[in-house]
Amino acid sequence: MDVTIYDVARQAGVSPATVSRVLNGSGRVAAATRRRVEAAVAQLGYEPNRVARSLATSVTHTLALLLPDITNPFFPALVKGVQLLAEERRYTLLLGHTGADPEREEAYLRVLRGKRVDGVILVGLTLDGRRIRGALGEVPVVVLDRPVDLPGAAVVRVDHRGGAFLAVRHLLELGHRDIAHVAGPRDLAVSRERLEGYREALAEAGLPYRPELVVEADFTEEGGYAAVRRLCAAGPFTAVFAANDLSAIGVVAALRERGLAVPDRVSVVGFDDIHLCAYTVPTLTTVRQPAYAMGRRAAELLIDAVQGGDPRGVVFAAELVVRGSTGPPAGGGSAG
Amino acid sequence: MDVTIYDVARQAGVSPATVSRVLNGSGRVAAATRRRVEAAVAQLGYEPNRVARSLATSVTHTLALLLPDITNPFFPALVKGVQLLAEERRYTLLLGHTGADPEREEAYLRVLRGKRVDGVILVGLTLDGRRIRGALGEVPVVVLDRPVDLPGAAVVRVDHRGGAFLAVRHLLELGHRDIAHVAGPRDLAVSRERLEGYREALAEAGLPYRPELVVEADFTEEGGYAAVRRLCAAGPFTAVFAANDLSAIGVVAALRERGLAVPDRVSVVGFDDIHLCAYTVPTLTTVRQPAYAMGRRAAELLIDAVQGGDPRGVVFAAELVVRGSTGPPAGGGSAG
DNA sequence: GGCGCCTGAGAAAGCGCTTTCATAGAGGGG
DNA sequence: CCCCTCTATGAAAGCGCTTTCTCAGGCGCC
Repeated sequence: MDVTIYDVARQAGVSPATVSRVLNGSGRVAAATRRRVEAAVAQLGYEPNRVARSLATSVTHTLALLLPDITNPFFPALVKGVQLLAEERRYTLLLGHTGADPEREEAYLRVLRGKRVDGVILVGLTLDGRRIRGALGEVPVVVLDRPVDLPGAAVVRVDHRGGAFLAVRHLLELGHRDIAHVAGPRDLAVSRERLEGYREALAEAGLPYRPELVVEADFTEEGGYAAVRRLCAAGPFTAVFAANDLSAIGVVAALRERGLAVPDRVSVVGFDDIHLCAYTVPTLTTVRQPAYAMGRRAAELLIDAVQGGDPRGVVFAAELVVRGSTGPPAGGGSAG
Repeated sequence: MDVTIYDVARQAGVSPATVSRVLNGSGRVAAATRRRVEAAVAQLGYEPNRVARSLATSVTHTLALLLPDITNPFFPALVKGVQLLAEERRYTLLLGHTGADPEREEAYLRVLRGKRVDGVILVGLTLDGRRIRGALGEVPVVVLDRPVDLPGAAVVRVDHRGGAFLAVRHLLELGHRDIAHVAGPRDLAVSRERLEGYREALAEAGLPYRPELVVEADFTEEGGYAAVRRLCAAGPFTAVFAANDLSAIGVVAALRERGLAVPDRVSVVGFDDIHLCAYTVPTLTTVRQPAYAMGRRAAELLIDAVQGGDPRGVVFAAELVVRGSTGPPAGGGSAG
């Protein structure tokens, strides 16, 4: 059916072993022989069967990336980073949606082990380390943004606490004192870390932590939108630090509907720096996570691990990006 | 190293053939034997090596999706659609970035053929049919949004012409007469089709086509932003139909900077209905492409083709979504 | 001129499955 | 009671590569 290494060998008048050597640059082959083989390959349009090669070498040159949901706008840049680095190193990338569902995660990991992928990047996993290893066996793993209890896995993370600290300190420096926080889901480590940064900045400024100004949302616009209602009921505030850009956008929309202009009446800061922050009105002040760079780095670490290295984890700094949604508090009354 | 089918066979006291039959539900196996095998599988934590299976069956249960750039906000929903359907049908998805570069496209296709993927979904390809087939051999293909000269490939497309027609007719119905168009790259079919819809709507309304009101951009915010300058130099207009949402957002930003309020002074319509259209200010009137549904459908057609069917193409209708960026033309002067 | 060594290339096994073919044994019918 | 027909299972080949082992021949050296 397809042309095989035997066809090429026959055409070139050599053995399959020699064709293999030419193809892989392994072993020594006389120049004339090499040319004959290359001619045969070209003439037959031969493309080696990598499944067979993988079976023989037990290397698939395939990496996998598992994430909850690619429509979360933080992920595409990350995926691109992983993908491009993988491609540069001649790896191919499998993509999987887990929907943050532990059963699906586990099922996926089993499939990946079965497919003998060389390594896996895990983002937003909910599974614990024991079950991951149980499903995945020895396959090298890089984990994003989760201090997972996975022996041997390198972790790539962002300093969420530090980023949140920067955001809130920015608001404090503008003169805000009543700063609310629209948090992420309590059970995610990143939510907790950002909340921590918020508290730390308040503490550093000598301000008390006021739990009524912290409401939990779910990282969506709808969540941010809904959070504003609860916040307005809770008490006056002149600024909001939202745990991510999507909810910040929801917050801005809700404030606007209530006649609370941003940033004139209320300042808003987000987190992530998704692409569209620069194009909303007002443009959104936020904390940038270097998603693309993180993706590249994760892929790099993974390939290191695949090739026998023992890579250390990396922590990326988050960076404050000041745009149009923050300003000094209004002289007059505040919201709520 | 890893546990193989031989280990399972030994443990269960049967032959590998029987284990294979149990695993695949092929052939007849006595109930008692089946139970013994299943117990052995569970006890050893056996996960079949799918590379070996693929070599034996020449089926990999892997699909590939090639697209120019996943950070284009239109794509994530599409990817998700493909991915989820693939998963439901027990296929795994390979993702590739082509960057709209024909060389990379061709290289990728070769790799995919080598990896013996069962089928490929091609989005935004620049290669012609002959080279695609040359690189990919007989592998089944579904093409998105491009009437490609690829015999045997099913095509999933959106009625761009019809969608653009709806957008412009909406503007006409509001009373606009001077309607500009920020087009996409001339060499892409979708750009041309949307331009066509624009012209048709004008023609239907008995309005002349005025080339000076059509400027080419590149589907980015920056492109839309820059287009406004050229448009303002070209002549007065009270509405802009942008070829996609990203450029529409750039257009809105540029208009705002020139003091041309949207929609009070100028109305703007986009195309795609990316997620954030509902959260910009003003919210963006646009033409929705059902990206998720298209992804699912493409995957469905591909799997049909893989399993021996001969699927027909599908055309999705585009739908006008009226939001806040369009309104009747201002009584007074227009922009430009 | 003979010997050892090095280079280039082939033979064959093995990677972990599937699947065809063959066969032992269990029933059933005459 | 024998033969035939199924049913359940095993043996072995084959999928298309890689890689080890082996060997033929050419060369340099003494």
